[in-house]
Amino acid sequence: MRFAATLIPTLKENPVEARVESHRLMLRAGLIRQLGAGIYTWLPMGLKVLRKVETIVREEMDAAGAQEILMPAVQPAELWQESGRWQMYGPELLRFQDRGGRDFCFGPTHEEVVTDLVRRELRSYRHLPANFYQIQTKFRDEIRPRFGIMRGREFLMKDAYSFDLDEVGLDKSYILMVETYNRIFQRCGLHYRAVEADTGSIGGASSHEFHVLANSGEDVIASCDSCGYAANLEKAEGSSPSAIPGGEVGSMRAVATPGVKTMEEVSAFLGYPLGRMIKSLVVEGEGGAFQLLLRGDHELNLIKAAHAVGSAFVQLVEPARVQELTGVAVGSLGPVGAVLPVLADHCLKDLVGFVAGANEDGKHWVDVMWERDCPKPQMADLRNVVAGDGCPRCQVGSLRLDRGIEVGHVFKLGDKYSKALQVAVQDADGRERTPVMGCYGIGVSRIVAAAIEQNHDDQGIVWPVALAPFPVEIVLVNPKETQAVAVATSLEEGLKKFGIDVLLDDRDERLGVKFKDADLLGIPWRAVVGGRSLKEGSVEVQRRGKPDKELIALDKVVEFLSARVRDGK
RNA sequence: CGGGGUGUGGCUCAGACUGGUAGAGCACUGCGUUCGGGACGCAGGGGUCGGAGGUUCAAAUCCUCUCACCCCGACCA
Repeated sequence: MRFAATLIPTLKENPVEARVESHRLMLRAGLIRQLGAGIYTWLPMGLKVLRKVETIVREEMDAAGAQEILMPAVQPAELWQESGRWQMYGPELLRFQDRGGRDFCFGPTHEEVVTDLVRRELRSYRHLPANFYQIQTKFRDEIRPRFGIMRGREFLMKDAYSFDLDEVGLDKSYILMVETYNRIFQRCGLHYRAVEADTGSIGGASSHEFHVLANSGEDVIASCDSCGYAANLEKAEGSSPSAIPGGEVGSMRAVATPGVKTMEEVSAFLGYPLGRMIKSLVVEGEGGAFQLLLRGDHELNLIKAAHAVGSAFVQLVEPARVQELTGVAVGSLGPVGAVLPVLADHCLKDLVGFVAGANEDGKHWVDVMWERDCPKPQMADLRNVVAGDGCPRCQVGSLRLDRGIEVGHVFKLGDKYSKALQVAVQDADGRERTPVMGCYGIGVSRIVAAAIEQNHDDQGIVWPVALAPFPVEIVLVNPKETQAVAVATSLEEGLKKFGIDVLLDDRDERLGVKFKDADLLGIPWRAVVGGRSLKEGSVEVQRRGKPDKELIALDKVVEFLSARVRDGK
């Protein structure tokens, strides 16, 4: 492909709106352009990368025996009413009407459509197991699209849905998909981790997320340094010693703490470590309001809190509402004389002589003990794990925390949709059975952003070879030098014979400009043709991201580059 | 959804408070010089000042409405 004849609108200046590297670089390297909030056009270079990801995903899905189909993006409301999600889904679902006033939505996901397909077409257990997938544009009307492609509203996704006669079959399908996902992300050349995840409102037995590790990731994942345990922070469990070693604990007494509110302030004011303080948070769900107790240095996990109080979800309540519910201002709540039902995090089980709010403004209790001073509340897992917590699986290792970008999610749906849409197939004994489903998503467009997030330097993108728009870029020093043009063209032709696609920068620009753009674009191998190296009968070759340049004799360049590209390094 | 902010040439922004008929840098076009890490000079082209309405002799500027986009928050008591 010729640079001069291609739309690669690189930007010298940094776009103001871009807050993360991948967004900045995708705009600067001319991969994408924004059309509206969370909506982007893919330009030639960006689309090349997107197609690379797609191809890898498609090849691995096909290899796993999944069947590619393409379902409609626009879906009738009736199906969603049948599954109950027309009511459940909320404003993220983009809804509209056709000219006849019939309700439709733009599909954010396709459980309903695929399940409808299966109930119409599959009658016998002989048709199972089956796994249908598509690579398609989805739309989710996100509360707040951000970070460019990373959290857009319109995005490209691969979604697959498996159907099995029973749980045993589902387990097999699920494991096959996990293996397939591992192959996909390995082939993409990404550092990633598969983690256990919360199944969310959909429920179901198990769920794994695949995260590309990057500091800018929106998710936090915990992993054990000794065994293979890894989990999303939403789900991760960990143990922390609950008893704080210390001397004698005196009797409970009140201390005036005027104007001292936050845990840090109280800790500094009283000279007690955060680990010996208890904070009280009030949450409310469909089951009512609860007062939750956590150690001063721990964070509440709302998902765990919801599980603990038996609600589908809970919210942290506003300070004004806390006052209304308890008669106490936030910052002064405590377990002694609490009015709401109280739940405490496991870490507080053996804590002695702690500090807690006195349910009275400007006053805290010091040296509180369970049973002696107030009843010991019911214990539950309520907090986010912290780095260094003990591993819940092997009991030996400790947990570390990393940030990740969720690029894949697999989970077992069970019969939620197959039941709601009344799918039935006959088993070998002629009985009607409801198939069990699994669903498996990959954020194809998000992988592009995640790959950049993980592979860049201060000059631009450094593509993994597998995802690069081109494996090789030829920089023509001067398009007016006829000999150089001839060499560049024959190099391009030579590489083409090895199936290597080349970007040839034939623009009439100063060399510096081409170098800067080449760095920005991040194409793995750069060959400089012309100028002083050509005078010596060679081509200067450099690996993007590496400082050293190599002079390769003219007749060896094709061989040299094709070998490197084939290695994929 | 709550809060904050911004819409002026393709991009980054000035001009607005104090109304007087639109500007800079980059980009683009032409010519010349330059030519292995985002060159320089000269000459050019390009703007319904987001939109609608209002005030005024006069509106990018003041007022009202509206649209779009961006940022922060929604997790600490």
